[in-house]
Amino acid sequence: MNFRKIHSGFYKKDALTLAPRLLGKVLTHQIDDLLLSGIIVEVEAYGGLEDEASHAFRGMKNRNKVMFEEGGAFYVYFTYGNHFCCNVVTGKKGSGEAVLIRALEPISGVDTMLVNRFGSDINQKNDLINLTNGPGKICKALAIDGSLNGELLTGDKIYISEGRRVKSDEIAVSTRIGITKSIELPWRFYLSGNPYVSRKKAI
DNA sequence: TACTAGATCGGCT
DNA sequence: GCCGATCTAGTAG
Repeated sequence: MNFRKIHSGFYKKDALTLAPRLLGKVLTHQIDDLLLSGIIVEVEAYGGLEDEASHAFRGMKNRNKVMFEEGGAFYVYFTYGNHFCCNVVTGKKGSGEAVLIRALEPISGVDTMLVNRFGSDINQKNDLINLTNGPGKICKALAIDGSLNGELLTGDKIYISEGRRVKSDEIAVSTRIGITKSIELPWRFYLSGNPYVSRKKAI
């Protein structure tokens, strides 16, 4: 596993190009000396002004302004009254593109993640699979909240590193989940067969 | 000022 | 498989 931080130039491509390339990379939230991290196994691309499902579709607002930053920023938003979701902002400044991180395979700080999610580190088999297999779950397990909105992924709080190589035949594609507009776009990417993805079947 | 939908999750049937 | 929790931004009146 390669834990070198990814350089900022990586994030300058458009969301659709970048989304599959984020698979196999490692997302880390560093809290003092504690590292909470996992391999990215599932993502969705959200385009700029032509994608009706994207928060950016109706233009820049106070809530989504981070999406319009230059690629490499971290966009966190609150939804359904109780959940945070986290995104990697991509592309040029003003393009309003991002990649939603939907699932991780936990690799370090697992005990702390279990406490964050379930209130104890009792480690039943089912808990580990259930720990980070959804966007709201990731944020809870990694202690990601609105205070990280706008952080740079090249910084020291929240960052992405190289992780492991992913072969192109490991990557599966499907339509996106949980949206009501532009539902036909095949913009979801995940590692085929990985037990930590949020839903097994392609749609 | 009020209503509603939302990139979700967990519990219940 | 269905439904409620719980809050915020957007839209309508």
